[in-house]
Amino acid sequence: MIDNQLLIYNTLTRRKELFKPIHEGRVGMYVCGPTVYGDGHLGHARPAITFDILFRYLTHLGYKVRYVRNITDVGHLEHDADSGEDKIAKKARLEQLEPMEVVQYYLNRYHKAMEQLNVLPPSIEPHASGHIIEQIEYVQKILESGYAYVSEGSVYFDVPKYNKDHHYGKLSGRNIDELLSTTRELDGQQEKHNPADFALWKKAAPEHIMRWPSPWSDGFPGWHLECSTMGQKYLGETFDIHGGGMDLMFPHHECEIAQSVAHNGKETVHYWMHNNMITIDGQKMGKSLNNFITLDQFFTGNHPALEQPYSPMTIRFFILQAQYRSTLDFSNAALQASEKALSRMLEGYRRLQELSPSDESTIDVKDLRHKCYEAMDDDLNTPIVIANLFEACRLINQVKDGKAKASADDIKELKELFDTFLIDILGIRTAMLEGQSSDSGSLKPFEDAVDLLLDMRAKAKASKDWTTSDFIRDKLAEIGFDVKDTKDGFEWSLKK
RNA sequence: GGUUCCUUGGCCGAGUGGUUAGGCACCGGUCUGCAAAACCGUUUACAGCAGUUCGAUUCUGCUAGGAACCUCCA
Repeated sequence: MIDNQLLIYNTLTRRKELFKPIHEGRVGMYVCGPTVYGDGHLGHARPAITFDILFRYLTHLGYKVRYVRNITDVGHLEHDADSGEDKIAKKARLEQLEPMEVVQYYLNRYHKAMEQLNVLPPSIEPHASGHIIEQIEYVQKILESGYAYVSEGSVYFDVPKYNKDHHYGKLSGRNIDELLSTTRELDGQQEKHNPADFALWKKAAPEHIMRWPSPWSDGFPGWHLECSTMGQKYLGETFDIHGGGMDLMFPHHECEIAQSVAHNGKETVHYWMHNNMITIDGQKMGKSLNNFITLDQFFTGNHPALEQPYSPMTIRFFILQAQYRSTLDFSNAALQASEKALSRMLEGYRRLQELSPSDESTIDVKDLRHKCYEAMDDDLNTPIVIANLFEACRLINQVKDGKAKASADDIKELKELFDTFLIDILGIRTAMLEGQSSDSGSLKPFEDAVDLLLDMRAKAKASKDWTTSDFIRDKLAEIGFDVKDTKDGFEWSLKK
């Protein structure tokens, strides 16, 4: 049975609320996914990882979770003007490709990056282009409710009318009245009755490639529509959690609320969650400022701003070292600190596996698990979870150095702690586990050969033959191995 | 201009009305033939001003600086 007291910060109320699912034991969550017309950058990793943590934690707690993350492959207008060309189509023409080919190409790359970051695939990953019929039906129903109008083949949501009956802006804390009254005069000649109105269906210009027939025109759906439509289709008229980046709060999520109220007469989402931005030089990393670094560039180090490559796990750990509602500033120094921190953590985890138990115990490990749960329950405070795991590392090192003693129970408890929180919930993939799953079998003879050389060096050391011992160490270093002497022998690894 | 939010030690980043975040760096130590690595220990803080309070980094107000959104954006 699930008896945790998980607190989630709800943007709607601007406070932490006790999480109670609509249906006992089940959670429906929807997260705004990527628009696949370019490579994912560091900013895209944040919601992916944040909600991956939530997905993993809810699952760990015993909930049956349906996690829907959409793929936007149509409908993002380049300009809200009559050119009406969406981003996918534009990129496709530039590259002389079919739009769907562009979508597939970048989607494959996105999936690969997510896999490298150990982000679990969502339960359902619906494409906007695969739900045109549902979106048309959704628009029809809003038209019937009277909160939309047709204008020259396009359909617009009537924000002023909606705002008379409901509060348009409740999520982002906006009061739209002033905006409406001050700007109304200027736009009499446009298709839209009011500049605040947003498109539900957009008539396609003749040269526009991506288009579908509808009762109003050959065209394409407005970009707020897909999330409302697909969220409802797969999670129901009401569901528990809707997540996304803070920059989507207005207008995107505000429009979703308006659409669902116009469509169903009630709000869909119980908990709105928003991750904060990743910044670079104190500013948001994003497309508009063209200051982003793609995930692949991080993994390869192939970008002028990067002093070195950073592994996917370093990126993941870096993101988890900050709480998801704080901004997180990118810098080489910060990433390098995370890289070292992660390797210290993984070293602790490795040592734990070979710890030998004592009859007595001088350490207290019982609190740690409780503290980790408390931290997760406090709006997913992953930095605190990590701090507690580092405390565990300290204890492990003390035991390894013979400065403390751990009982068999202690070691079991510590192993469960790491397996639960580091591996399952934080989703850190260890080199150990990667080795098991990959081609370590074929490397075994080479590993044995290095061990053999180092055994010879150990013999030379024992007979104080420093020339031979240093020769072996230096040559191995030249070839590309890091050799470390330890208390009871040696360790080696490939140089990075 | 409007809305929302932020300002923590050399850096990144938690948190709290009175008691240790954590990581990186620094310094000291242990280990070592030497080196490297590793480990242990330790130091530096809460933008400024005023108020509430026995007591504020934590609450309130003001000032300064910064960010996001208001147009596509994770």
